[in-house]
Amino acid sequence: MTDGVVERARPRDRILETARDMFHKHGIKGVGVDAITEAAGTNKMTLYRHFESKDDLIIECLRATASKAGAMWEMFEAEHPGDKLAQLHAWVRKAAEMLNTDGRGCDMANAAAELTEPDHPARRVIKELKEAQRERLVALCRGAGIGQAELLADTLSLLFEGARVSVQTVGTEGPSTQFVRMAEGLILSFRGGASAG
Amino acid sequence: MTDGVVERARPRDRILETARDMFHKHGIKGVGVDAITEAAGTNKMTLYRHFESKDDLIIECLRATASKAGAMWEMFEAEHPGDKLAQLHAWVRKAAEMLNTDGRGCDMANAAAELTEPDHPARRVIKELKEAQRERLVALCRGAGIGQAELLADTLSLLFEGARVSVQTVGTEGPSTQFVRMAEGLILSFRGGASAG
DNA sequence: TCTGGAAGTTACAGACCGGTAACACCCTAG
DNA sequence: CTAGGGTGTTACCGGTCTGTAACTTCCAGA
Repeated sequence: MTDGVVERARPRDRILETARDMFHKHGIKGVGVDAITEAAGTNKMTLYRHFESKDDLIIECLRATASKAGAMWEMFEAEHPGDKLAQLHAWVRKAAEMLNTDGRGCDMANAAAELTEPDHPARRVIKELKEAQRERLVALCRGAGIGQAELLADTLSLLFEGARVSVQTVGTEGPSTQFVRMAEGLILSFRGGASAG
Repeated sequence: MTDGVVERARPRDRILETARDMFHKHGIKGVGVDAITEAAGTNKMTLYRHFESKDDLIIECLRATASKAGAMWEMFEAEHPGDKLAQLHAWVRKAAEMLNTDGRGCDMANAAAELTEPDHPARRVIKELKEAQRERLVALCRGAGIGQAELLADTLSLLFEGARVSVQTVGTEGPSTQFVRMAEGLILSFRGGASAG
């Protein structure tokens, strides 16, 4: 009955959404294509008619995840049109919310941890998507009138990334509890004037 | 001839060291016990005489890694006896060095990304070891006379953790290049007085 | 020299993996 | 009604995985 995936969606979409969910929860190598298709209410042949290989499916899942993240950015803009600083604070709040609601880390970081072959097709995609996300955060910081926009963006990015893996290793009661405090302190400090270093 | 592992070491140690190296490079699920024993110049039966299971081997590898990290801390103390602030700076330098020399992330974080079953025996060990590392960094900050020692320690810890996964996803040219600047700036700021937030 | 334990060897069990072939079905468009 | 594309079903291939059994070899110590 309730698979978590809308039953009337087309097989390809059901497979993509189910795979995304299962990869996220159990890791990429921890999920077989049989398990995905069964959970998606379809079969292996249908999967291979829509995706060249499991690697191809992985890449499409990562793109879909990035696309959803992109939608978040648009939501920030919609909620605070033109106010980049408010959007930056919204980003911090959203990041903190993810830390508390999702015990698993970033899909791309997890995928990079699992897919170790240097020339794995997914690695290229991961790098592209991560770089795009970075540029977006830099643009947000710059738009908010922060002088050392790149440095703040990179610091916030590293803090968030670190908090996600921390949640994955020691849980939500660890260092990640201080994330908002750290991030807001940094933003305030960078707005105030020259940073240290 | 040269296996990277001292040939005259006992089989158990060769297996442990080889497994550590291979898990680190190729991930846990990406390496089979056959490949480990072959690289260690021994065989599967010998592995299973010394380790109950692959999971047991994984746990012993994580403990060994933590033990090596512990030796690093002792080195800081030996090089700067009593001077906790100097040891903290040494920690930053060492962390930066690891970012540049090792493209793979933290073994425990990577293991946590791969071993997703909530009650996997390794998860418990990972949590213990990470908490111990955190306490050590907090003690270092406190010993260095920093007021909000926990907050600084957690911030530095998250930054480093984030930098490691960043190296794994976008490489050494990404946000992690600023790690030393960020860390030193934070230490300076926390030493200066009250932090933001 | 004898002996006992550690280590090596070979073969195998049972399960799972990604991926493919061949064929039956259904539903919609003409 | 019919044709055809998307879908479902079953079976299979070759490979890999963890883990075990049975046996042999080696070597150190008494």
